[in-house]
This record gives sequence, C-alpha cells and structure tokens, in this order.
Amino acid sequence: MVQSLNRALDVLEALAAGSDDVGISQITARTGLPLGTVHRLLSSLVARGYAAQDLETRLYGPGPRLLEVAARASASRRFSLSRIARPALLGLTTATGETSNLLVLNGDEAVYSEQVASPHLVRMFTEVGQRVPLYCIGGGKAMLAGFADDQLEAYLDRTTLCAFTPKTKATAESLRHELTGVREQGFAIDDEEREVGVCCIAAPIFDRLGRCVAALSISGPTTRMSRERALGLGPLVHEAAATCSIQLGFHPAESG
Amino acid sequence: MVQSLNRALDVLEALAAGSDDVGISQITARTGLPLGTVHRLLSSLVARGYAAQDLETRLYGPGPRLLEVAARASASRRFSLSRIARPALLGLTTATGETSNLLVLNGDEAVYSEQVASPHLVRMFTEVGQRVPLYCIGGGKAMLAGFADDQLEAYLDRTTLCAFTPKTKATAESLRHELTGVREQGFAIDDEEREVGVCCIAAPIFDRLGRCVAALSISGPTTRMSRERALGLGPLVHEAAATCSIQLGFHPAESG
DNA sequence: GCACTGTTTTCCGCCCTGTGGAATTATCCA
DNA sequence: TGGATAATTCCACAGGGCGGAAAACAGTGC
Repeated sequence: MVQSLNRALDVLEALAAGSDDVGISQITARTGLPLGTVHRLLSSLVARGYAAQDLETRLYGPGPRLLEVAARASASRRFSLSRIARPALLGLTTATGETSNLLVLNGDEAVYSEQVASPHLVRMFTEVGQRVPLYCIGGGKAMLAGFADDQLEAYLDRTTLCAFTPKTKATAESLRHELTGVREQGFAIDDEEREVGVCCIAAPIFDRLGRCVAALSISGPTTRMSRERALGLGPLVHEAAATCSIQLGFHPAESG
Repeated sequence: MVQSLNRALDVLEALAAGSDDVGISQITARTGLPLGTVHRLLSSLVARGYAAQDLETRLYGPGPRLLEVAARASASRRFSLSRIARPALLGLTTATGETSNLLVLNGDEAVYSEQVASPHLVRMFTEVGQRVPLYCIGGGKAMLAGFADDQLEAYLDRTTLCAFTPKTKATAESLRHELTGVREQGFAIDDEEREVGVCCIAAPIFDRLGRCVAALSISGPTTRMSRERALGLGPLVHEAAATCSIQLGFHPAESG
C-alpha cells in the first residue's frame, strides 16, 4: 500500500465528505495527518484538478477533474447494469432455486433485460426483452415506489390501469397505498397480480443520482412461491439490489 | 508535486479513459511508467476501491469508490450552479455593459435564478425567481436546442405556443427550424420575441451527464442591443456557458 | 494602528518509503 | 507438454516524501 497515495485518498475523501469547503487544519483533524503533509498532498491534488482552493477564503473543496474522471469512468462497461446485476442474479437463484430477473425502467414500462433461470423443471419463464406495465409486477412496483411523489402522480395520470387478474391492484388509490408500504419495507410483492399462479418479490436499484432505474426480482409458481415464502425472501432481494445500487455509485445516506 | 500520487492519478485516468478493462502492460504503455510501479500503484487503488480487478480476466477497470466519492463531491456547494455561474455573469456584464442572467430549467419553464445588472441607467430588469416559457426567450431556446429530439417533440406536443409580440416564433415548425440553427452556432438570439424593445443572446449549460440544465444570457434594450451586436456577442456567451459546463463536470468529447 | 490568535504556507535535514529491474509465478495457446 | 505472454513478487538502493518548526498571512479585538 503506497503511503502517500493512501493518505492523499484520505484527504480527497475528507474534501468530498462535506458540502462546504474546509480548511487545512480541519482536514488535519479529520485525517490525523500532520499539517505539513496535508498541505503537500492537497497542493498536488489541486495541481491535478482533483481539489480546488477558493482564493478568497483559502479553503479547499473537491475539484472538477474528480467529476470529469468519474463521469468518464461511469461509461465503463464495468458499470453497466447487466454486468453488475449478473452476480446478484446468480446469487439469488442459487439461494432460492427460483428464476431471478433484472428489470430495467424504460419509459413507463419495465423491460426484462437479464435472467438467471431456476433449475426446477416447473419454473418461471419470461422472455428477455419483454416489456410489461409497471403497476402489475413486483419489479415494476418496486420501481414505482422509488419514484418521487410528483413523478408518481404524473405516471398515474397518464396511465390506464387494467386488471390482468382478479388480484391486480387496478386503482390509483390501492396502488398509492401499497407503494407506501413498499417504501418502508424496501421490497415489493406481486402475488398473482399479473398472471394467476405466479408470485414474485422484488427490490429497486438506484443509480448514482438516487434515481430509480431498475429492479431485481425472484419469481416462481405459487406452488413453491407462497405469499409467505416470497415475503420472507424480501430482505434477501433488498440486500442484493442495494449492493447493485452501491456499485452503480449510489450513496444511501446523503444523495443530494 | 508528490510523485507517487501524481503517477497514481495518471494510472487512474488511464483506467477511466476507455470503456473496456485494461491490463497492466497496456497501462505501462499508456503512461510510460515502469511495470512494477504501475502494479504497485494499482494495488493501492484497488485496496481503496478506486480501481477494481476482474478476477477472471485479471484486467483492471475503474472502481466503485471513484463514483461514490464523486457523487458525494457533486453535492458540494462548490458545484452549485449559481456559484459556478457568478463569475461568468460578472465577466459577461463587465465585458458588455449589459445585464446578464442565469436561467435554470424547471419543468417546461425557465427560472431567472442569478443576475448581474448592467451599470447603465436604461437597462434590462427581470425579477430573479420569475418564470417564463422556454420558447420565447433566448435562454429558453438555448436550452430547447440542447434537448434530445424526442424530448423536444414531447415538449412541443404538450405546449401551446402563444405570440407575445409580432416577432414571437409561435409555430412548432418555425421553432424546430430555428433550433437547428442554434445547435450549429452554440447560441440563441431573442430579438423582441418576448417583449418589444428587448433583445438578448444566450447559450446552454450542460451537466455532467450531458443534459441541458441551464443557460446564460445577456439582454439589453434594442437601442443598444441591435440584432447585429447581439449576434456578435454569441461566441462570448457560448464560451462562458461552456466554461460553466466543464466546471459542472461536463465532458464535451465523449459524454456517454 | 497594533498586538494577538488561529490560520496557511514554506523550509529543510533525516530517513523511511517508493522505485524499478529482475526473478518468479500464473495463464493461455498450440 | 512446452513455450510465449502477461501478471506478481522481491529486494537493495537512493531519491522522494516526511513532519516539526519557523515564517508569512489573515482576521479580530482593543
């Protein structure tokens, strides 16, 4: 572990942590590094544009180059959703024995874009690429729950809800009510709402700007996937989705 | 300038540059650093999460921590639009003697959110906080020109164009035509389209995702701001806006 | 205007840490 | 199985980073 680099990263992270500029002495306090050292490292960071100094206040803050490099990096194949989701899907299917899917938000629909199939003979099979309305599947409802209030209302305004099965939540009222529950729990269930005999549990994935862009789901025939079992798997899916969010650069605490 | 840090940043940037993972030897070639050195620096970057190694291919790519830290940093007051725009506005007003404004996109309207007033006795005066439609002012048209095609069409669909003056471009056709011109030039003019006797010139500001979020404008009475003078100021406004974009983390070349 | 306090910035000799060539190990093809 | 390519690990040297302390610089109260 290269010492100076390691310390410089400490300094960089200290700069990025707060929303206000900080002085050298504050950074010294936070990092525990000697003052002279902090100054030297900061100068180098400034020279490369990773930090910047306000000439009036003499305080330091994160620099534009940091954002620039991160923006380029985010274009890397490494951060493509499907690549990130693959291990999560494998994990879910291994753990549960049921088919898991990555659903991506596209307009007002969800698109099945990655799948790991269950080893069971009787299993869920949805075509990758298939598009479905958001309100009637687990992954869709997970994403709706991640919407901001006005975004959700706009969606409800322009969408005609239609009951695919007797259990479909086909009124704005019932949907709104359910989504508040989803927000609290962190996962959404679809208990035969799209198709009779199919139950699924899902959780939302957020990008680095805190926008809900996708969802993970596990689905199976109700013979194996009872409502109870599905709900029990909720935390598992939630955890897997949260891991994906973090890898996308999402920061849970303060996403301003 | 701390050598090891400096080199580590070279390595980091080399990782972030391409959209595919790279091997150590490729980085050695790109940076000119010795192989052992690159490996050592990379290991440190990996340990901190700024780089990541694919265990199958053994190739390296940018790490999630980079995005995470950048996401936090972007919340810094330092990158708030109005803070970035202030010097630009000062520069424009100093250079031209006319009032300059920062307009921020909000829904389908532009909001005047920062202003530096002209020293002239006869001058433009718009209230900060005022909201105006996009299609009839310079800054609004600059932002429309920065919209993607489908985004623009959706806007035109849901907006009723209304002629404020005889010169207002109040048809979808005339607007579309004008906007293609704006895209080529990089600035938009408003020659008495909102109010008779007022002319303004404006350019769009893009955020780090390449989305058009705001615009800078210079406006003045037609007695001083002739159409010709305004057009002559176009490159100046364009340049100022481009500087703001870069400080927001916008990367002109490959913004994927 | 002047001393005082809490900063940031600069300096410099010691020595720890990063350096990079070369040896070692892993991996991929044929 | 063996040969080529690339990734790791190793180690002795010395150059670069370290950090204490001094100097320069605001900002504040008298």
